[in-house]
Amino acid sequence: MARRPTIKEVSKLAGVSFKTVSRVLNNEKNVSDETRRRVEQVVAELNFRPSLAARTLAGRKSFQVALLYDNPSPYYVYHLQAGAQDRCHELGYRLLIQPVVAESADLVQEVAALIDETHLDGLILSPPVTESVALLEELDRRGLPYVRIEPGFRRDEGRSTTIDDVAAARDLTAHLIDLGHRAIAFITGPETHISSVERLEGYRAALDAHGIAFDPALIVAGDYSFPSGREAARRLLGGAARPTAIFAGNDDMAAGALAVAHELDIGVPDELSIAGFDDSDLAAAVWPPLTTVRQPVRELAWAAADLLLSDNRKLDRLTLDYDLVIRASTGAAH
Amino acid sequence: MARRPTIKEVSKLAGVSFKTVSRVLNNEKNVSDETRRRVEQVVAELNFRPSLAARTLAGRKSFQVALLYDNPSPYYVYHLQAGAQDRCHELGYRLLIQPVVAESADLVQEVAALIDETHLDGLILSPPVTESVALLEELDRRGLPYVRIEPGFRRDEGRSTTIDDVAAARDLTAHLIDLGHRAIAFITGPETHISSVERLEGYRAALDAHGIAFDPALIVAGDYSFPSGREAARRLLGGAARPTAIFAGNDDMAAGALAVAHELDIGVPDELSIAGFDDSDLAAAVWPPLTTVRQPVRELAWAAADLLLSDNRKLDRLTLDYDLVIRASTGAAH
DNA sequence: TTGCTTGTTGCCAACGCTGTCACCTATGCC
DNA sequence: GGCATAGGTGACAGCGTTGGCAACAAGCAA
Repeated sequence: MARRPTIKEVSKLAGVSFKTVSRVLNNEKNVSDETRRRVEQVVAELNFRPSLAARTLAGRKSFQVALLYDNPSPYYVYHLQAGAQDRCHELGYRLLIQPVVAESADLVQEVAALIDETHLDGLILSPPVTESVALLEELDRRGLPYVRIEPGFRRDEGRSTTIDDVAAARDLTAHLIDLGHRAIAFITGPETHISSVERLEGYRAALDAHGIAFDPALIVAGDYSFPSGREAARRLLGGAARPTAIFAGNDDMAAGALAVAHELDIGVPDELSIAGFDDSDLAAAVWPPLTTVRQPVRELAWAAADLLLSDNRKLDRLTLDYDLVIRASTGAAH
Repeated sequence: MARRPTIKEVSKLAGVSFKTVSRVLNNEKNVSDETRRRVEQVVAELNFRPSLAARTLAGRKSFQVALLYDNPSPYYVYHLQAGAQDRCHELGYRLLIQPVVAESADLVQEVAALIDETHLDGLILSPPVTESVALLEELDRRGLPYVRIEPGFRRDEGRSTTIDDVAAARDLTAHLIDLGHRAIAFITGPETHISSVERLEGYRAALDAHGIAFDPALIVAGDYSFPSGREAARRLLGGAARPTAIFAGNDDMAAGALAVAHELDIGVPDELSIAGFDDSDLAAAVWPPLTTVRQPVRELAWAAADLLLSDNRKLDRLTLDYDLVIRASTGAAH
């Protein structure tokens, strides 16, 4: 089993000191073009890759950042990872993907262990990990840089990437109103998710703007899961005074509502319009496909990694655009 | 910004040499109970975590393994990661999650770079990365241990975890036959995925066992994606001689077929039964919910990590059980 | 010519651990 | 009592890099 080459072997073949090879690898200045060329050639020939462990130990950077998440949605997590990974890779960093339990009492301990073990250079926090005061304080205490994705509080502090959930929910609700709907129900997510609170806020704002009275009876609590959407819809559709449209706080719950409509043989969108939020894989795969809001999850994560790592320190907070995705689950009210 | 404590600080406080602390941390023998206790107490007090970089550099282990994947299904990847992560964490290893491009000419180069940089102790390969001969050869050449999840070839070599796709597809097909179906269509996945080939094989085996002639006209090619399922179903359901059941090679394509049935106003399961494979999140969220086969993705990954890392060297190959999940999308033929 | 600056390179310590070996003590046996 | 044996511990080198600094050459101003 051939041992991996080290920087010293490279330096021997290139006829320079191993420190000079280090300079070339780190793109430092004060290396003559001729020397640089020669070293780079040997590096390519030997297929040499510097040991991250040694660089971490000797230097003050580890070239590693972590993405923390605690989210049950495969769709969301997949795209989060993909976006962050892409940008980290481009910038020469390794991304450590770390599931955690945001509610756990050991959260800070766990993350501290991760940081100490791996000498992390920074972190990307996704909701609901973004909401842990204790964690943020620990990171601040250590002076470790981090970027939050869609943070729910302290939004004007620190670095973050986000979309305007209020405006998005407002736009989607307005779409329903434009279709003639007046009795529009709303299924909320868990209160701990700021996104849920904001989407409800956007919903109310649209009603207000169109002079439609807010009816608390049309608001039902869910928890972003498919079964909770089903239950909420049963409650909404079981009585006599049915809404003509249901806006669910995310796609999973919208799919649950859709299933109930099928069960009760209520035509969608003819008798009932249903809309979701997120534009997850689910949204296009159910029947009829869901009208929803596309959240640029991948882009949010990409931008978060970019804010964390690129030197481009122009701004700290970035708001990305969302898209209304109108599909067949919403139609004119009768 | 407080510096992290090092092993030397621990040893000073515990009144022993730092080598003894190292022994305690690594659970070596030849440490008296009294000494061990004292050291452990100081470790807990200081909240000391040894530097992975230093351990990697000095020792012959890095306590890091990688999970390689190249799969577009968020559901699959999510559970793969979760299972492997759980077992690695339990065994004190860090799991590096690494998306790759299985078809890329640079695959071997990329993985080699990963290995050299991080001093990996082993790898877990998921399909279709399992099928790269060049990669397997490189790993063998380096003598690096690896475990494959659901490998498609060289199945009797090396370590792997798998389920019996043939038997699962046979069982599901038999279920349809038991319901009275005779004209059962099958939508395949891409040929490069061995799972697709095997599922088709199981389908044929069930037909044979029940004396039903195989009809090539009922086999349509898909690629495991939702749109490909939709197209395949359009072809199957557009003509006069409709099948009474469709068995799709995975849930995404089954959802596509279901959408077409809705479009064409074909009742499911009254006029048409539809079955999928995987029991992904999708399966329960569409209407009617899909009859399918539950693949224990999470358990497959957990077991792969276990085979790779635990000393328990009893066996190299492990076959896990699947479950038939009968839901409302299949019913009696008329 | 001299002295100073700037660019290029090399030398060596240090990073925080593990591996190896030597040493010391207690124990058991003849 | 002497000697081997095993358990417990410490000293020290070394892992493969980066950081800091010294050394040297070349160019330029005085």
